Amino acid sequence: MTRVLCVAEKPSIAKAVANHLGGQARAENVNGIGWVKNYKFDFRFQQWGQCSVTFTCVAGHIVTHDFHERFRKWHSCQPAALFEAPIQSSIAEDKKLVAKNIESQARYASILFIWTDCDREGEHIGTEVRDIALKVNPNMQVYRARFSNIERAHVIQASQHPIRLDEAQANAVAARMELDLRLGAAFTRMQTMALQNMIPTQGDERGKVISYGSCQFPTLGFVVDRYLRVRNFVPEAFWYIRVAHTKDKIDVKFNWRRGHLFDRMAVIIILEKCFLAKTAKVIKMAKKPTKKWKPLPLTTVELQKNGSRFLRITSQEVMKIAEDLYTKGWISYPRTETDQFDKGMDLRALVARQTQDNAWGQFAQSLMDGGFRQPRDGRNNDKAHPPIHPVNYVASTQLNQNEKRVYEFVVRRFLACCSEDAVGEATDIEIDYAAEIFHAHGLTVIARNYLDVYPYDKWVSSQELPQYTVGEVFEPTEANMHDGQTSAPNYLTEPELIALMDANGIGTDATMAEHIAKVQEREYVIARPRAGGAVVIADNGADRGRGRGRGGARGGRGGRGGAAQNGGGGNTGGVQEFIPTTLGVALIEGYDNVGIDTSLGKPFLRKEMEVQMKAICEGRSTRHDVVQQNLEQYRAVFNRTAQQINVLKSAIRKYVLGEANQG
DNA sequence: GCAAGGTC
Repeated sequence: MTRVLCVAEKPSIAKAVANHLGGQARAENVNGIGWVKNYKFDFRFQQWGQCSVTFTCVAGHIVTHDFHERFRKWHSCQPAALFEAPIQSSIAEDKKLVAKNIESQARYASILFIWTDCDREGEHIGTEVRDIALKVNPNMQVYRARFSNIERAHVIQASQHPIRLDEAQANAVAARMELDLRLGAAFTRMQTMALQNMIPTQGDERGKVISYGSCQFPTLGFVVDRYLRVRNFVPEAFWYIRVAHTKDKIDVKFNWRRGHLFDRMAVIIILEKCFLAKTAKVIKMAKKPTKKWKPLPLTTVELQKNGSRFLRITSQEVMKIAEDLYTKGWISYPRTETDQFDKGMDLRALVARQTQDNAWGQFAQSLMDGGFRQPRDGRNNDKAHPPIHPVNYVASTQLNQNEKRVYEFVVRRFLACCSEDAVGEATDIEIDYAAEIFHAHGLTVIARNYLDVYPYDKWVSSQELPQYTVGEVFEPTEANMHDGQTSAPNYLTEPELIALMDANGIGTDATMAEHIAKVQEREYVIARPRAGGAVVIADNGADRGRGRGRGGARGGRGGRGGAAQNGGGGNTGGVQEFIPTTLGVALIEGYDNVGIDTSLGKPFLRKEMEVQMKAICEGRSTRHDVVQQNLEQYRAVFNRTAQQINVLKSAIRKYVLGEANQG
């Protein structure tokens, strides 16, 4: 009988697919690795006939890359040599047994059928598996499965229609790997060696690494950018008119269509005009049905943002918890970009499992009793995983505090998706008062629907508005000028940072949290609870001993930074915000000042690399060309920086050593 | 002592 070796990217896929194809497949243990099983069963493939199948897995990438021995020590060469130093690949230390399992299974099989995820990284992992297998058994035929979820029918369809590995996608990943390694190592060594001794250390602590990474720096850049906008903010005074009218004992406030003006005199003149007109006329009175849309199916990025925002759990922690919940079988795979549920999925069955819960069971039951609606479709589909959803019910007593909250969020989000939009009625009134338009807006919530199970969204009725008729003329009870001033933005929060990274293609859903942790570990950024209400501007983030001794680390110009008046205030309790350290600001400003069109702190370069990877995938470019072209571009930045290292050093002096305004 | 990407 023909022997087929199937290899998935992770244990969960191997198990699920093996059970679909082989019924209750026999699971053999693999020596030394508890989490890898070799599933053995017989299966009839259309294309190969009756086969004896072994279904196993790896765990992500198996091969690791590093410079040749000769270049590995920091002082073994000039950092610039890393742009072309030979790179060696080898089986990662912690993957030796996984590779060995592939080798021993490959010896006996004539067909290798690869079941890694259908994304770029998965394609590359597939080539790693192939190379290992072909080394021990060069005669194997190699195929790959095209699948986008692990539903039974879909998986069986994929098993009968094998395709080939996509070399182009694997090459795109190989290009990224090489560039990240060369650039990361070259800039990290160069920066660290040039600047490390300028950074004061605590006691006899060893100097820290000042790393560069194609994701770390743009992440830091976002934090610095916001920080500088807050610091350099100058409040501007503005004036506006507010009109009020009491009708049916209801005090209606009308807002000025112009919002506000920065010219006080102009506002006074307009107000005078209003006084002269005496009366206002209703020009619009409209009541119309309105909706608040239920949320989209949950992606990783959304989970991380909401974790920070509503659960006050950092993105890294949320991912750790979600992975635990996944491993234990309570929720689906937590790393996904997909916000569309496959039409064939039995969502009702998943809802039914939640009916037993004390808190949301009743709501789930109402969905079962006819309230169920198909979720909305978002715009993303990674073709590898469904949106995050609860798979099985688990009682809260089985979970620890944070697990409970994350599970609850996933469940409530899912139930909300399967529910109905909230329905309300909006009232809009517009009046003409001396040719100026003022308006009042009201909302009445009629049916809360999904909101009942999803307390993270807020939508509440406003004060009820009285009935007006178009053409009605009245004398306002009040028309006054008010003043205010523009307020500074707040420092960046984690959900905002994740949104920026997502929008700019910095990192992947699985790694964004790591980059955020990394820039903190490097002491480029610190996280701290937001001060309640007003924005604190005068305080500098880097107050952990660094350079404090030399008169504080004030950067910018004299701005006393009077805290913004009436700043958004509101819901700030317990929010973490990110502030760059003096070192973080110095690095970004230093590279900005090196004066090359492409600063390392901007997201532009990484975005460009993403575009080029797509070009490789689509055959418009090659791995070789992309690598060479990028190396050339970065080498220019590198040389310029090395030449002008004093620019970087003076930024460090200015911020870290607190020598601002002293030269 | 360097990166980012998989996943356990």
